[in-house]
Amino acid sequence: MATTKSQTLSERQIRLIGKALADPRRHEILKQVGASQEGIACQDVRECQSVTAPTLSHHLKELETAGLIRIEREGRFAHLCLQRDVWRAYLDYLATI
Amino acid sequence: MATTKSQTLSERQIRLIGKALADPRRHEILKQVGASQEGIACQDVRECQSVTAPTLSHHLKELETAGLIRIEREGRFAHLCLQRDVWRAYLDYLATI
DNA sequence: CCATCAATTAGATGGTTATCGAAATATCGA
DNA sequence: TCGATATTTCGATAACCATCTAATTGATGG
Repeated sequence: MATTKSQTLSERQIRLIGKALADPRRHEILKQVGASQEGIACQDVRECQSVTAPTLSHHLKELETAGLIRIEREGRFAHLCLQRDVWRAYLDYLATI
Repeated sequence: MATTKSQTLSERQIRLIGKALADPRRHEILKQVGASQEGIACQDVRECQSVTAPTLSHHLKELETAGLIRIEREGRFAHLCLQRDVWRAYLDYLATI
């Protein structure tokens, strides 16, 4: 099946996601990652976002900690995917306001 | 009619909304304001959120600047309403990721 | 091995912001 | 007019955070 199940977010995770989205650069990164179903290479993000590697690494960690992306490390490279179930759950949560 | 039209948010407003939501206290305030269709008195918010008046005033201004709430001042009192069209537009925007 | 390259970690810095107390403003009732 | 009350403004402070450079880790190919 193509769809993933929805899930419930902890208060902590909701807080982390909110903070993660607050930074425009992270928001951009998330959009870029989410634009591809298969995910995207870390390098590709770096090319599009004029930012140093350490800064990018920092932002990716924030997004990962919030549960918004998954980082798969393969050798020297990192591959990023949007965690669509978490994203959907967050949208569902916001919609209840 | 009960519904309000949807609208397009500027990049600036999206950034402001993201920042506004990042603070847990503001998020709570927004939920409380949104819980009532007619809105809520500023005092009522203050009773539920253990926060000083200046801090609350600061947060309300942030939410207002982001366009998420409207503040109607009546004499000594302030009445708050969620701007549901803006909120909906923001959700719509996030959903496009 | 060794050089190279992708990514991370460490440490520093400048800017932002949540918070408070004190003071100001504004409104209402007596 | 006077006192009380609701909210805002001001000024200060401490914590947080995005960003950088330099150094480190870890993997790959020659």
